[in-house]
Amino acid sequence: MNAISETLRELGDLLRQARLAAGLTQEQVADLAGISRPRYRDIETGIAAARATTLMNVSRALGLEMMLVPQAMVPAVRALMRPRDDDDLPAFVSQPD
Amino acid sequence: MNAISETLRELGDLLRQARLAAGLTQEQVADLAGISRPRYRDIETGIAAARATTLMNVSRALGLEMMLVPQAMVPAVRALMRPRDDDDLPAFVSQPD
DNA sequence: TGAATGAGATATGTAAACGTATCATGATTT
DNA sequence: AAATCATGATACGTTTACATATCTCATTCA
Repeated sequence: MNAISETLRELGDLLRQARLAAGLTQEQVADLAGISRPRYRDIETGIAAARATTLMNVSRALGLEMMLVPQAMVPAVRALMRPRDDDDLPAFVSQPD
Repeated sequence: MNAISETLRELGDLLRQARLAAGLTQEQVADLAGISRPRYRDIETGIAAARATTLMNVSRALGLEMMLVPQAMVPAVRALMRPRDDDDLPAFVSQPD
């Protein structure tokens, strides 16, 4: 009964991508974000949902910023982030439940 | 010893703005997001830090989406959201600690 | 006038996000 | 081969985000 929400897994994957792209270890990110390594690991693997404030700190440590954008502009924002059509870069938007 | 982080207050303010703009009551947003009213109230007043997943659900209930964008593109994204220079609309970016 | 509504607030209990400590494993390096 | 180093994983204790229940206080409205 512990489904490990798909959303959390996606978010974790994004963080991992960003971390590797930044050439940082889990421990370094954890330190920068002010949390423990086991904690960061759980977040990155999608096992646990961080607090909003923790996610902000982690994101910032990875060169990302958490933003709340009107749903209608999500496509435009995404387009902004991948100039050359095909992606793989940041920009996280979770799927509805 | 309960400082009520400035970041949380700002986030709460944004949620309140969005809620009022959407013409919803605290209880309606709480229901849509799947949390209790007292809980949503705490989030909106900045007393408590929601979980990342809760923030996603609340945001979605308000017509917003949580996104993680590269820090370098934050200005561009913000510009996208306020076509007419002066703001007051969504787009949340917290201040560093 | 008084009933309903929206919001602030407090109390108690539970689930889960946190910390610290510790061990295992696979890859790299000396 | 031995020693790092990065990561996965588990255990236990603390803090806090959550639910539910209940009370108050304006405001609105029949």
